[in-house]
Amino acid sequence: MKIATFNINGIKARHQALCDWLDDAQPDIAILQEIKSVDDAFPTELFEDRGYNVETHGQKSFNGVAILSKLPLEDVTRGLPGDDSDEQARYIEATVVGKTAIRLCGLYLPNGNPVELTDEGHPVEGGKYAYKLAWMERLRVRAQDLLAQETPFLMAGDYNIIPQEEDAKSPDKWREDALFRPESRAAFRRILNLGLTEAFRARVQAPGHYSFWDYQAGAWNRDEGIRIDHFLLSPQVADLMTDCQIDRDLRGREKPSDHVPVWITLDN
DNA sequence: ATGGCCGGTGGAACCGGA
Repeated sequence: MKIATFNINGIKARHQALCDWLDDAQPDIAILQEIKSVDDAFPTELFEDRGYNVETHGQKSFNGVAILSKLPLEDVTRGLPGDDSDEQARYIEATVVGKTAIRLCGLYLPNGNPVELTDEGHPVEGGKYAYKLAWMERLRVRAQDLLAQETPFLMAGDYNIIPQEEDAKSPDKWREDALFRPESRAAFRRILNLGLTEAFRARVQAPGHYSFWDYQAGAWNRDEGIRIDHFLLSPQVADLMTDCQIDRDLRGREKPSDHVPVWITLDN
């Protein structure tokens, strides 16, 4: 079973590139971020024609997540628990049944910039950085609950987190950025430390593997990348993993997203 | 060395991204 995560940066601008990649890479499941579309405007038929079931959680203009799956998607839920006032469409869950039933959690974690801190160094309440950190704590609680239920699960998506120096070409440029600040990385580690496996880093220790290159400043040509798209696996799912790779080449094609797909294979 | 973009909205600039 091949499962991919891909921040497509807008379905209207990317549906052709997305279909080309699906036809080529043939994932069984594609977990998408930044569809930037309401549910009704999502081109579901394009994917149904290719044998996928489609579940979306969209909103106008920004954010939006979706899951495409060649196997049925069961018990779909939308939104990250823990804050009923949060209206941003960044989270979706569904269960897919192979040899093991796996809960798929698709997420688009807030960027968090600009970083605003009080004189004491605390994130300014109501600011984007505080929203990011609070969202990460809600994600940690969700992971904790799924572990307590002993539900096999994976959390895949655009985490907007550079976990380690090895995950950026120029880490010094990111020191003060919400993607790499100590508070952000600590919040990510608190989730990992529940006992989850970060799929790519578990298989590849070398630096220099990225999943995002900015459109600006010739970042792709200079390989000024960062690795911010991740799979976190519960113990049962980690035991099933047979591969994890990044489809780097997509960034060099026509009309690319600024992210590329990351995928795992499971013996499931 | 420096600076360079893109998508969505809505019909021109602006917001948001990372």
